[in-house]
Amino acid sequence: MARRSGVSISTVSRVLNNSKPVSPEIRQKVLEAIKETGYRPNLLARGLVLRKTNIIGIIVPDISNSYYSELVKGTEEISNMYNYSILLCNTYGELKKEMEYLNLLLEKQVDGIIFMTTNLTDDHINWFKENEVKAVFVNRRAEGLDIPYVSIDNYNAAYDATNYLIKLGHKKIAYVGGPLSDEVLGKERFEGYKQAIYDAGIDFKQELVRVSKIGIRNGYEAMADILDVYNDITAVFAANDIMAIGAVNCILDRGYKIPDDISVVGFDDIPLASIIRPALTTIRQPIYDIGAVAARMLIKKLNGEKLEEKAVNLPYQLIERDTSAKAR
Amino acid sequence: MARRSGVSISTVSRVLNNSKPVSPEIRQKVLEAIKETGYRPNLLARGLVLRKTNIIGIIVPDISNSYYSELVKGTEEISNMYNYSILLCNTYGELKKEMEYLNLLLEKQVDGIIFMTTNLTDDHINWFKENEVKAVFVNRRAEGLDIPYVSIDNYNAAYDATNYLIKLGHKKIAYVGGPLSDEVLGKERFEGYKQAIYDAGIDFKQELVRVSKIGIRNGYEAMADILDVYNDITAVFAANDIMAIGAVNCILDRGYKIPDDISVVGFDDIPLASIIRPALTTIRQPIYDIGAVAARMLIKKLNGEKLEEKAVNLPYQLIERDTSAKAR
DNA sequence: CTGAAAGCGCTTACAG
DNA sequence: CTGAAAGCGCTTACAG
Repeated sequence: MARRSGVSISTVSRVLNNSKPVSPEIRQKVLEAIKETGYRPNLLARGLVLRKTNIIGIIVPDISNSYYSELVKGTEEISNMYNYSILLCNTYGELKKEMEYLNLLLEKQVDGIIFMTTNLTDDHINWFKENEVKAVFVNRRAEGLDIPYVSIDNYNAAYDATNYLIKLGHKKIAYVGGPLSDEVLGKERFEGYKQAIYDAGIDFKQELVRVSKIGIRNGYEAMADILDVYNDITAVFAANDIMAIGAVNCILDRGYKIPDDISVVGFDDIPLASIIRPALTTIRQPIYDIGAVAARMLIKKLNGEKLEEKAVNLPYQLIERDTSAKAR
Repeated sequence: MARRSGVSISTVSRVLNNSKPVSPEIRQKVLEAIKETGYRPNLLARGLVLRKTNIIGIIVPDISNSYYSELVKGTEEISNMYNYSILLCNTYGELKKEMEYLNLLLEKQVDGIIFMTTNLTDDHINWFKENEVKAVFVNRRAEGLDIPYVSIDNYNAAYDATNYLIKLGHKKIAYVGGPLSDEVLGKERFEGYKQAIYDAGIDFKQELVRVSKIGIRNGYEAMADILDVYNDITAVFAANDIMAIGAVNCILDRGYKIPDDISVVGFDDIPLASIIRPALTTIRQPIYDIGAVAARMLIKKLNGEKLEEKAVNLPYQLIERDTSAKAR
């Protein structure tokens, strides 16, 4: 390439990167030679000397889950916009894979990491303490770590969802959700529910609460368990749409009318939520934006820019559809 | 690292890669030093000398579409198993982005590319002719290119779906599908439908056919158009589930019973297909497997192994659910 | 403005 | 079995 145009490789590098002035004639010659030869710079070599790969590693529990794939889409688009590529790591939520990928990403010399896990453990925290990588967390706050995160405020969203039912006049409000061991999907949302109940002066009843692994079937059964004992509830807050759909099916199967007899509010606004009949009232997360903001924050860090905030909570929205109505 | 253990970097390299015998004592010393220092090999540098990055680039139209995310999951898992990482490129189906990404992947020195597009053009073909990359196509045959592809046999699947309806005694079978400009989702499936009709000795009627951009709404309207004129059809083959769902909604809205009055068979078996009521009879694609096989084929090529077949069609399956029944 | 040289962190003949 | 040296394809002081 360089010899082809009769100049040094230094000069070729300079016209390619515009890093230093090059005389117009020579620039011209180089450009022509590049065209003719179909020369492509080797970004690996460049990365080696610059210590910068322009690759961002992204670790997700399950790319086939629409939540994560939408989020990855957001990350990918913003990354691409800023000239970064995405190295995708799918972990199936397994700690072992997560740790392997974290190490691998470092060896691959990625510039930064966007990290998602359903279960943040000390292993993760310690790893990030030992390895100073630029990183951004999604949906998890990392205790004692100087790593920013982006999320929505799950506690307040759950509070608002519950409160919405209360304002509709409901008093017997069941809770169906994911395991409390899950900090975000389980605990935070449950706490929001509980607080709303307390604040409304309603008696909190543990019997109206069912938590289990997330799944349509589990939502169905959790709902069945509750209805077996309390057939006088008038509302359910299901802390994720998957279980909400299970709950809806159960309620319908038992012959209750939705929303006439029982109102249901979900959480997440997955695509299905607006398609099932009756369409689900639920909390919408700005999933794409979460991914996009995470990427933007990481890239700012990579550029050495100061982040104004260590944590970003994006706005959520209550989408009223057909599963909720005033209490009789 | 090397000096830490008092040996040469050559030796360190050799214990790390097991590329040459190293005396047990020295190996031991090196291993210890690695532990102590938390040394991590720089895979970029290794890639530069080996001319091998162990990265596979994957190009998809829309990662947030469950079809592609499921497929990427398959690719990712197999790749990871063989020690490859995935560089994810989302194109929104735009030719410009596709070409940019193809070039970028080459500059990033990926070992191979798994390529998906909804619209394979000469630009793509020419690019692959000019750049000899190891690649595998998904769902598209590349005319005049020595690039293997993996897919299902869309023509035969559509044939079988239509034939299934014929065997149920249906004679007036409408067709609703994607644009014929789409080789796979449009043309191949339509041809399969047509051939089945012919083979059964049924009169093919162009008026029973509606193609349009894929979308629930469009499926609904295509169905409405047909029912406006032919209210005596007893079955519909909708060549993708999205439009099938639209068609189902339309049929129901018009007061027909499914499957009593009209049977519907879809194509793809998207998650929704089994969730809507009545649950959709449809053709299931082994999406995860398509991704997995594509990765496996590419890796074989990367290893210099011969592929037995240039094209792999994975088995599809007709899933009978509640939208199809014998003709009255 | 341009080129020769050093160096990024590895691997691998080559010599011993 | 082990080390010094060359080289992968770049970038960037340094000298001119």
